Amino acid sequence: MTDDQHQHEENRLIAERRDKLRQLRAEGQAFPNHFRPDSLAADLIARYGEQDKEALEAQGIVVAVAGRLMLDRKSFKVLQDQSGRIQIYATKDVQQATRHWDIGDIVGVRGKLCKSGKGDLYVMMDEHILLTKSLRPLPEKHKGLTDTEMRYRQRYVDLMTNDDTRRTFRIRAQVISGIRRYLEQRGFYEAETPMLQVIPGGATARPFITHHNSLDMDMYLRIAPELYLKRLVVGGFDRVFEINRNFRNEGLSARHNPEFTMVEFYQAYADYNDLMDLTEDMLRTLALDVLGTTEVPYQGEVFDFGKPFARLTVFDAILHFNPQITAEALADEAAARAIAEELGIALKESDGLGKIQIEIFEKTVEHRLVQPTFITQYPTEVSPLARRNDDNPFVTDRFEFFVGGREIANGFSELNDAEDQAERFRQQVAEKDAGDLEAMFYDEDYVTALEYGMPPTAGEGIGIDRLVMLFTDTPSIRDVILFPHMRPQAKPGVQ
RNA sequence: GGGUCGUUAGCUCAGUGGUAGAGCAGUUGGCUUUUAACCAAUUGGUCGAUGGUUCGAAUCCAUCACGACCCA
Repeated sequence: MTDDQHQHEENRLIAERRDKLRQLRAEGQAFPNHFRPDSLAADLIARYGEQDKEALEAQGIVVAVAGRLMLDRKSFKVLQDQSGRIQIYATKDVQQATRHWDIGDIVGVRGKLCKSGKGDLYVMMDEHILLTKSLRPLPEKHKGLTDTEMRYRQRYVDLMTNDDTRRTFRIRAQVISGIRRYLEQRGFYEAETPMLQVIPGGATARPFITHHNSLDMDMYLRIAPELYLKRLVVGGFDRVFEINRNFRNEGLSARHNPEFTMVEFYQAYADYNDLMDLTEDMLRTLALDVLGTTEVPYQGEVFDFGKPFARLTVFDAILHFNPQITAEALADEAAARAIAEELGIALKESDGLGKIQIEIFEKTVEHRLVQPTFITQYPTEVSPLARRNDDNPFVTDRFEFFVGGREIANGFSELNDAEDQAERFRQQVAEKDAGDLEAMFYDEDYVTALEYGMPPTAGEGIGIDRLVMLFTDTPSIRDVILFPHMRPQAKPGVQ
């Protein structure tokens, strides 16, 4: 589009700013990049905010700050940098010299630190420079940008306007670095395994399909790194982890984004009990490090990460929350099927007792697991990569971790019996052939790897997005993903 | 996929059948140590889109798009 067309279509607020930019271009470099701030707003306020006015001003401290102009009271203006906000003061002459500044512009100022009559710190503008002209007006100054759709689609505007949004993503960064630090301190190495896979494995989910041109073959975006990380354990990395994205071709909702972040970690010579202990300690440590407390407020409740987490089996959990169900009925396939159907659960003919129990569990128990809880002993039928329990081969040595009614983590003692694994893959393929789009593929090379021998190992995945939702008290996964996927916006007049 | 609600100025929102409004932002002027600064004047609209009902539609009806919440 030409400038003329732009001018024609843009609103007058943008046109006014564009005129000012045109003037700046005419006067010289409109986008200077030689100004170097030496201070951050929050640091200055922390360091000098409490000092006595006369004492502070007597010291003659000169600082340089840079950031976005957020408020303009003519004499007093407010500048926002990565750390926070600080006031800058313009004398009449400086006001005149900065008349071309608009709210939203990126500016740099240098001057003496002073304190106003009301006790607020400010920089007395001595030098000042407009670094970047903002062509678009900022949202309303009190309420900011509240339209959820706009906040997700134009996250940059959300970030510059809303403190809560900046806080959420700071916490997200702290959670990820906290997990990385925790694992590294315990001898785990970080690995990067393929995002593009020929056989998408490690989870039951529908994958995204893409295409490799020079190989002329379809490939899949990974649904989990699991099978590759365990190949690394076979190779001798006894403790290994990966923090990265997984892709699952499911719907968009407040709980699901097609790409989401998981940490998966594997520890040789450990079992699922060891990982439950590790998980409990890791989450407690994270809560303390990031939030400064083990009592995490969430949507009107408080989750207590300080107390030992409850642990109970799938079977016992179903009985506990469904007093009308007897142990005998739950252990009998025909009786359990009748219970499930009464609950309105749609079962397939091929579903066995294990699958039926899990459906009952998901329908009647999951959402009630509010305080931190480990659920253990998942049926082998729904756990194709987990080690069977020594006493009861119907179930596996697996756990899931719940808080706030949501699954946060999934871990188990790994199946390292290559022959059992081959049989489980064959079962998955049979289910896929029967029409289950989420069933697993047979991964021959993974079986080969197991045939070389994998040490007894336990592994776990933790959903970072859901964890960050907890820690930031946000109800939608879209609040913790910087750029959540949205349907493309309709073009006006097009149907 | 189903239900409910929403979409009006750059932003935040009123307006429920009869001349499209307010606050903030913007513009002009005043004030000049303010704190959602203040005072005066003032600009700004394809009322999500397309049809329909009506003398007349932002408002009623239908369809569609996007979003939020709930359910599956």
